[in-house]
Amino acid sequence: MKDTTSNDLADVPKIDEMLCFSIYSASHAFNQLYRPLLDELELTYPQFLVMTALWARDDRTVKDLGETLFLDSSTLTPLLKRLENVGLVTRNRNPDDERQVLLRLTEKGLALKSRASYVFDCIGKAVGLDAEAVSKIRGTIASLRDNIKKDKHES
Amino acid sequence: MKDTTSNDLADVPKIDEMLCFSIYSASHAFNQLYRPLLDELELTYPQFLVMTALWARDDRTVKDLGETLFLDSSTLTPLLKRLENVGLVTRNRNPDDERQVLLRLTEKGLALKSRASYVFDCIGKAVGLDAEAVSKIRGTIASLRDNIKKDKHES
DNA sequence: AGCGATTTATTTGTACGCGATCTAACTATG
DNA sequence: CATAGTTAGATCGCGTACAAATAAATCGCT
Repeated sequence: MKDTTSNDLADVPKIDEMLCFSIYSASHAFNQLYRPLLDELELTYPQFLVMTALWARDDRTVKDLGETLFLDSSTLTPLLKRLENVGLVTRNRNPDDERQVLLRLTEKGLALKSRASYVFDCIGKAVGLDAEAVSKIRGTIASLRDNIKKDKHES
Repeated sequence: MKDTTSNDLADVPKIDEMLCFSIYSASHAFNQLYRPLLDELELTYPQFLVMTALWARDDRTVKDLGETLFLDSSTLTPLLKRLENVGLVTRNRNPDDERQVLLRLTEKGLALKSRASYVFDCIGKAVGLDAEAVSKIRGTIASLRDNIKKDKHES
């Protein structure tokens, strides 16, 4: 006799049919693609993203950086301390508001930007898509992300 | 006099123009979307992916599971031990090849599949795209991932 | 059969991510 | 101007990720 309380046949998707898994695995793939390149700069991939954000805009607070990267201070504080320890950034309380910590690139941190160009070139080649295709995919994924985050706020 | 050795003007992209960042941040967004749903099942998001893979195919080795998820045993072993500790899977050496560990779902692990259906439904609604759109994006990201991983092997 | 090379999983160490909690500093309101 | 409430960062704990090193089992080759 068949046990009808068993749920073996419950209908769940296969892992490679899941949108979230494609993103999860692509995220790891990028990490692995970056790693050997970033080893040269003695940076991790998240550290490199932080540096990239700071190259675009310097002299900003941890909160501000966090809003750019969608990361909070419990992730950023230890990471930024590591960047400070290797002399790439400085962290100083804002005299006008002692709650805030202002981040600034050092000379060394700024200088690293030129070596980073090479990394971006390599990644671009590895991805192997033209600018238009990259832009389209990026836009699609960014909207998806923003959609998901909005939903979270609404509920 | 201007210091021409300075590389302030080196040409690097902004963070939100980077394809890798869209994926990085979307990956975190999915994690955050899943978290409250998976709290009910007392699973983390990676644990849920492992369970999903096992619901599709049971009685397989750690290596085999790792190839499905693109994760290696140093990530999976501790995660699987946690699933074993809560009684969702069993881990036993394969008598025919003692190097391998065979993973099997317990009754409890199988039973969880029905409750997972609800999670998939919620995620589907939050993503808010029709099946065709999801399929297209998923395919694009998966090819991108496979492309990157292939490059890595070739170099 | 013997033994070096390979394969599978585990262990170890480092660095994220992030919820939860804490502390110090600022703001608002009476 | 007092103080409750809010805000910005830091800290803690847990669970990934993953490289590197280790251990045990199997394979391949002679």
